[in-house]
Amino acid sequence: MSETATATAPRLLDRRELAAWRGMVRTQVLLAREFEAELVRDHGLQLTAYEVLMHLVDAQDGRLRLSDLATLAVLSRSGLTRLIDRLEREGLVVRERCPSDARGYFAVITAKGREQVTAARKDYLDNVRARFLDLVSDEEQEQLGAIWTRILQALEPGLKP
Amino acid sequence: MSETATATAPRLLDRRELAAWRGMVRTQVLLAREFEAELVRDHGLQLTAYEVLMHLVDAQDGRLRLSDLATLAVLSRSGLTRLIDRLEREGLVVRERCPSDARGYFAVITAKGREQVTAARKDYLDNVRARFLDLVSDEEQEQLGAIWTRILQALEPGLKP
DNA sequence: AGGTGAACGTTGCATCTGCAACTGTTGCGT
DNA sequence: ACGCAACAGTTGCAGATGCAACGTTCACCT
Repeated sequence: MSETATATAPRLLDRRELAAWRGMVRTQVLLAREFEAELVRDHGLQLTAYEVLMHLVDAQDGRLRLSDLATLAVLSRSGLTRLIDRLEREGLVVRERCPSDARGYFAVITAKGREQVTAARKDYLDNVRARFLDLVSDEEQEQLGAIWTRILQALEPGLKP
Repeated sequence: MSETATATAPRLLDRRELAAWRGMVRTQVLLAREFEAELVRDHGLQLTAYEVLMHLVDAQDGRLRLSDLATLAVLSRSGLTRLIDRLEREGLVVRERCPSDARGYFAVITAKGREQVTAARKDYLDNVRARFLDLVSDEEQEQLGAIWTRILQALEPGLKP
């Protein structure tokens, strides 16, 4: 009963832990807000739409199975369904049946989609550099990468190669 | 035209930058998902509700101006209004007029709110430790804290002391 | 073959969120 | 004092998202 707070208080975080954890949460949320606002303003793309299109341009043949896309974009499958609906309405992607699995569909990026995401990507990456990468030294970047790999490894036991 | 991609391709991120940036985004999103799911399941609190209550218990007299709370929780003011509505309906906070400014309100945490957030905090912090802090050495935590401070400083020029 | 459980994608429903517009209040400049 | 811009909080509205349930198809096992 020598603690300062109530007797049932759980062990809180010390200064170091607090700075590492809360700082990350706040940084990520604020950066995401900022980047999304610019994407919407300059390119008419939500962050999730940008992420999906980005994964598509980077994929083989510009196509990906919907469920893979959901995993990559960290969206529920229903959320992805409706996002693809919107993108298809805007002519940025099309759905194509999967020849080898009648249950499945591919999302395929269109030429218009490629143009739009390429333009958006330039501004987005400029932003990432200006607000994040330029403030972190090469050595720190290496270290960050190692940390994320460690944590993600623990979070996602079985992940594609 | 010796590049592999189209001629208009912007400079993308190299391996190191990619690992540092994408890793952070993915880590944060997956951790938030995980933590929120557990908070909802075990304590009936959304992540934003937890954050608001947490800021309130940590605040002087368990009270904070609504707009300060919105800033702390990184929510729009309308979003916060409705969140406080919900929390008030559940008896976890109450609104009180601000004596010195007739435009303003305080959100004040109730005894019930304190109980609930204290219980939730224990599990939440256990989770943060298990999935994040325990995987990061003390030195790395120090370094992370320094990085976030640097970035947040640039993002939020004028911040309260 | 036949059957059963799992996977894929979609839909109904409820919830959460932000933007823009609005009301009321403050404080500053004249 | 007065007027006017800025601020605090709320509300209408539209959009995005997840969960649970569903129909269809696949894969495996006997």
